[in-house]
Amino acid sequence: MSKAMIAMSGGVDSSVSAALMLEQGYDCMGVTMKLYARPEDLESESGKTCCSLDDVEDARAVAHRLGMPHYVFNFQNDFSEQVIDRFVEVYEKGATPNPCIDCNRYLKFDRLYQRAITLGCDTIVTGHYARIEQAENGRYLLKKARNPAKDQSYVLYFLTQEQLAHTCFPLGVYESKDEIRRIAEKYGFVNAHKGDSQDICFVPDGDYVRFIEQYTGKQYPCGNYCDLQGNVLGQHKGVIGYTIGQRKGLGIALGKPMYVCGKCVDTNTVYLGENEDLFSDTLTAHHINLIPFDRLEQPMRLAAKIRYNQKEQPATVEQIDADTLKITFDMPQRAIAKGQAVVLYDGDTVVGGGTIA
RNA sequence: UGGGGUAUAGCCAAGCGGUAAGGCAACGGACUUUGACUCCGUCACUCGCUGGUUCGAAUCCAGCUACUCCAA
Repeated sequence: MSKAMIAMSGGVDSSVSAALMLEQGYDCMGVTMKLYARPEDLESESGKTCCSLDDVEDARAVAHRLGMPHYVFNFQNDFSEQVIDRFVEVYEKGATPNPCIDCNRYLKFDRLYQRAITLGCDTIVTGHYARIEQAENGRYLLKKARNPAKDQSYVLYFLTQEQLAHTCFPLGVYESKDEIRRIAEKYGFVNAHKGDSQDICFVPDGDYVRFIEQYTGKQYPCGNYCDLQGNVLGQHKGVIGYTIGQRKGLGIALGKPMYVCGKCVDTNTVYLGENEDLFSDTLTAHHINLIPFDRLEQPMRLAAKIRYNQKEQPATVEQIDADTLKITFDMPQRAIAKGQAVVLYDGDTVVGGGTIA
């Protein structure tokens, strides 16, 4: 019998995933990663994030109800180094990080995966909405979830053949979230009606600037807002607090909506422009991963997403060198942000992706 | 201390005797397993101050104050 490790966040999705794996006859073990400490854990505040104490309790309750063992792994150090430090570093470099992808890449599908192997598990299971299939040539393919509204293949583009071969996403074939909740109800899970997670889990109030300042103990100095011609327009409150395409929070009234069009860390300048100034039809990506093949031998027509919540956009993709992709969109894209992930699709299949340079 | 102009919410700004448009910013919410974007909602019992005319004034008159322009 195959042995599966279920990554249980305490939410409905991973709980139902556990139930489904048991139904399929796997020998299951539930695991909750303790990723960071929150002051609220000392009180009994119910947040909308994963990994708080309440969430650990929910996961434990579900595992108990399913009659499967449940363990808590303390990955706080790994999470700090692999996710939070990267998050801070990318903002300090003037780019825009995606910590959820790093958490998947370095924690769930690396650190946790290693642990699973050590414990004799051959499959790691998460509540992600995506599918894994094996092609005729033997390669494993990552595909979109059947439920387009919940598809999370974007945050999984980095998965290697080895990881895909040992991963299972039981929710990927379900058409709607309601079905998942019904399964949770059927099993009587305490979290059957728990809200979906949102925002950066380690920044529950959404104020990531304050988080970074507290985490690093640094104060990020004020600097100039400039227009695209270099004329000074006003003062910003620290360059890490702005990201390409941002409108809200600029605190400066110029009579028309203005957006962050660029940042320069060296001169501590934030460049402001109008919406039309944000469009570009090309980008390059590094730190790439390709799934159906090892290398893109010639330019390929694909669809690309430059952010999680975006419909794929038709583009031509070309591999420049071992770790670089060049992507040219048919239509200019708004606010392409350094540090975000670009993910490539061929229909429902994830071809790969990389980090936008 | 001669003459002119302007004073409306955090910023810009309509209004021209009938009971305060709009934009930007801000705040709140929706959306969302990243940052953003977007959408919805809120935001001057009051118009530099003091008097006066009028049934009624931000709108007319007078004085004061501030800022500003042109002359010296």
